[in-house]
Amino acid sequence: MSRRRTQPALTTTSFALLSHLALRPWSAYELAVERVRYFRYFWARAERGIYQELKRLDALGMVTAKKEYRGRRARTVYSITPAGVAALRDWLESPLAPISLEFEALLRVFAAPLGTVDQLKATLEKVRGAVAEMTAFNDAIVQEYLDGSAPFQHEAYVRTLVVDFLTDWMATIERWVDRTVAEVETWKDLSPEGKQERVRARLVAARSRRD
Amino acid sequence: MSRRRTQPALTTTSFALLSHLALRPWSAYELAVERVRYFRYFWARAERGIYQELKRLDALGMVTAKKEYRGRRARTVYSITPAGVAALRDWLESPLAPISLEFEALLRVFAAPLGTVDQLKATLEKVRGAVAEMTAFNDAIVQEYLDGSAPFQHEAYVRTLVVDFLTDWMATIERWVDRTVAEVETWKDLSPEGKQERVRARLVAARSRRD
DNA sequence: ACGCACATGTAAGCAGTTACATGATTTG
DNA sequence: CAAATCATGTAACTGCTTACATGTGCGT
Repeated sequence: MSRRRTQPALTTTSFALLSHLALRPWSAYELAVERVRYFRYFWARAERGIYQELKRLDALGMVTAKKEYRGRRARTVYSITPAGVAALRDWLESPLAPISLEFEALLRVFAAPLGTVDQLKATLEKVRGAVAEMTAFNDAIVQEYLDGSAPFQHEAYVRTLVVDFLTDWMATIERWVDRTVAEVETWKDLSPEGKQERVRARLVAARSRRD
Repeated sequence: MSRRRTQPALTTTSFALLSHLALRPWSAYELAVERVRYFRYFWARAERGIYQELKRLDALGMVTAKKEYRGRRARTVYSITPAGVAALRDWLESPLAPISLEFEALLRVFAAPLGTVDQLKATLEKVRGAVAEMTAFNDAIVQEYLDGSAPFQHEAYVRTLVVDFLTDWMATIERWVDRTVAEVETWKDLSPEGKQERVRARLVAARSRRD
């Protein structure tokens, strides 16, 4: 007799999948690819996990699975059930998960005085590279919507609200890297001497950038 | 005989703790509070987990624990070891974890056409509230640095680089909410009609905001 | 006397990742 | 005929959260 009830509740990841399935049936493979494409920058999950999650949704009656064949290659096509649609609608009213950011480079800036100026610069350059990749990806999406060639173009009126955010978000990181590299370029070492004077200007500038 | 070697490697969370311990000894409680204060917006972890992580760092020889008493109330004070410092320095050169954002509201925007305009507005208002809290917290930190009253003021020259990012990041979310609420206010329902025309303008504006 | 801040821990569980595993079809 | 892409799954593990649990000391 177990003291805990194991409520196999749906997670936000479940709803991410269900919101795709609400538009049309998808194979697990298609979803893995598409989900990576659309959600990688604000709800990233490993491709592999999607197969498990879909089986779980099937077991919970949120989707139905159907094996299809192309030649002798099988694929499992999932469709949303009325229960799945109902769950999705309920989710739209449920409490919102807190915004969560994991940005290891900021942690390294904190610890930077233990290392070298070159290490700090290298960290910043890695961020620059990562953002460049993100931006290239995002720009391609923007272009698709401008061309009218994006999948689900009829959903563009809501989806571009997301693209709008992402464009700004990436630019925010990029600009921070630029400012910070410019500052660190003037440093010969990581001692506080001669560096504390700029603190006030930096904070005031950040504040005024906001207004 | 197990086939896997369980390498109890240090995680980024370990280094977050070690980077505080590199400055001075801390009690577990102090760290729980301080870490929440400083890292909550770019490397959030549950307070409770810090006690476990510190024990693990102790077992790995990265820190030493010492029981102290104030009256009969005990507290465990942790100090970093030379091995801990060495590990921290190595980390500064190791590969950087990818930037990871979890922003459920964007997922709900994707799924918005299944629900109502009011639900979408409510979601955006929740984000606005969350950002207001973040901003208030951040503003207090900024003020401390300006007053010179922040803990570890001598580290301000690096720490304010982080504060600089955070200020911009929060403003980015806020401005997106403002833009998006303004758009959604003009909507009577969630059909695509009459809404697709603004897509191009939105994408072009986002692009030009960046340059 | 009560409530808040100080102070610490454990056990169970879970969401998600990673490594391992297999095979079919298309394209160059 | 090799490589890329299509296509799917499982077992083990792990980092972290949550619920549960237990006190002390101080201020009002």
